[in-house]
Amino acid sequence: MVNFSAPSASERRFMPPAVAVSSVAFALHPPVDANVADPRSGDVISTWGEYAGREGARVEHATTLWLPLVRRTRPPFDDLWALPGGPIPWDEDLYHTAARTLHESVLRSPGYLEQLFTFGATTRSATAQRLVTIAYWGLYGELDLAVDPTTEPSRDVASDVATAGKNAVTEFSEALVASADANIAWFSIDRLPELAFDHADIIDYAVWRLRQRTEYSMVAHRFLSEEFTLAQMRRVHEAILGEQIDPANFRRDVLAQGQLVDTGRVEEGTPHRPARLYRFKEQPEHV
Amino acid sequence: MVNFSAPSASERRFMPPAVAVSSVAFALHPPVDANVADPRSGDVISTWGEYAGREGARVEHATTLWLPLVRRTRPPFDDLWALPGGPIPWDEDLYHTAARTLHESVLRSPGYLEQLFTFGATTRSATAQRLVTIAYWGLYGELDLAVDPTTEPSRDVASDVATAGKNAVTEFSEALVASADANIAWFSIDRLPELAFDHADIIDYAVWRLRQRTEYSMVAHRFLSEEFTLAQMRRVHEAILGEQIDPANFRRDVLAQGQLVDTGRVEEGTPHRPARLYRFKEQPEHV
DNA sequence: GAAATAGTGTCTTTGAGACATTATTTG
DNA sequence: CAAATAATGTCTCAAAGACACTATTTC
Repeated sequence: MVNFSAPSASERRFMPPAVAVSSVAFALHPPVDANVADPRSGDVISTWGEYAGREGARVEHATTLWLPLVRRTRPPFDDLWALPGGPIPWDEDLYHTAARTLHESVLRSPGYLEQLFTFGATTRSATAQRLVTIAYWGLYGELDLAVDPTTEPSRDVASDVATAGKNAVTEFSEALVASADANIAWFSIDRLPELAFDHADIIDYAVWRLRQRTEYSMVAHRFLSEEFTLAQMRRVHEAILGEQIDPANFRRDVLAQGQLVDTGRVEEGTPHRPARLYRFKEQPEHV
Repeated sequence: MVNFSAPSASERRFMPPAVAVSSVAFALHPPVDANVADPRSGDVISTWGEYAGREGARVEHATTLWLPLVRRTRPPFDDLWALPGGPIPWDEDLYHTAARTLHESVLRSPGYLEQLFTFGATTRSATAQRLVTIAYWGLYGELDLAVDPTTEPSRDVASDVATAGKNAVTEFSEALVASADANIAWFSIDRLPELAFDHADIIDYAVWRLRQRTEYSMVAHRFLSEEFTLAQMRRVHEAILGEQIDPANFRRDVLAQGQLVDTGRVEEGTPHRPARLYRFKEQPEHV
């Protein structure tokens, strides 16, 4: 077999670049059993279930977005946080690699995933093999976060991946991190830790793109459950855009799009007039 | 040195994917000395200078866009046309690889170049090594096309590139094609030949993205010379969008953007009232 | 009925498409 | 003056921001 490990300096320049995928996966809040970083100190403090219960935080009033990060356990950037991801197996499509590595870290599959940009500057990591990263951005909706955490990864190629990863890509450990790990935690995008590589730039760009998409398309509903009120949908837009929206105009505009269907049902248990529940029209599959 | 050539089937699955760049480079018309394909038959017939002289074609009345292609001279897809591009040298940024390989094929540098999408489906080329292509799209303006064709490639790494390319990427010959070659020709986007790999899809996506950009930003001026009339600029928009635009409304909208500066001069030699000449305000550099 | 939020209606501003009209040049 | 295109002005319609007002529920 070809030997890729420990290339000498003179060999390195003839090696093709290593290719990996990294994902910025947004959610309105972490899964209940996930580790979270304290929005104030930045330290990983407890699971979201405990934290949210203690602080009285509610999805209803979500005002920021969260994303999962993985702590590196080897150089370079040892001990810093990085985006979930990993190398590309030789027989796996890019989209699928992004989805699979996210699942391996978060133990859940995102409801939406789209290619963001390919980062390949030679200055990204001066210490080792040239690294090209194809970045994806995705969304975890309420239903995605609720998926049973005991679910196994869907593909049966775990050994292939580990082998290819260990041999071909020396800088990436994300795919190799064990499940349900203290080295995986969720952070508010308003309070991110120091990040490995140029992952801070990748996250900035992903946030910008999410805002773009929110303004001229209908992706925001993917944060919500199957059925939702217009007020819930409006709060998602407000969290993404970071500003308040007029409820009446939001209603008029979003209904004029013709993408929402009135289920005929209404929410229950409110201390006031209950709102109608809507659902989204079926969409063609993404590419 | 590590041996990448002629991998066996069992070795291939452990090799990292080959990484290459391909570019879709639009222009209002080919350079005068470039080979062109007949818009009717699709055969390469002559240089643009001869063709345009014979047919009386004029930039003023451009109604379609053109792009350069390279004929492959080896399997797979031997003899089909493909996008200009090549493998990524270990020490070169992605953007620069796209710009350099374009220059090597077209002997000119585009005035604008932007990343499009990364194509990495495993089905793109079933016959050989896994190939990930980072596609760029770019624009050649009038000034870019006029550059002296004797200009040398700007970087002094030709031997590096050839070596890395021959060893690491078995499917790509674009970077190795000699200059001013019968295997390089320009095609109207309305009459493209049969294309290698999935390059037809890449071109479709690039055209779509160019139209998007044209509608909500100001890239179209990059097709023009330093100074230009509003009518010339309008014809560029019409060629890109494929439909006519009201001259009065176009004037109002484009001037309201505040990106154009009246030079105070007017065009000369017209058989009617001469139009004012405008130029573009300085823009921050692209990334 | 008070409180709270859902939901409706309307006034106004803005931007863009359609198109009539005036201006300036050559021959 | 005729022909051709540049440049300006105006009418209309549609989308969106601001905001007043009505409706329905719990307590």
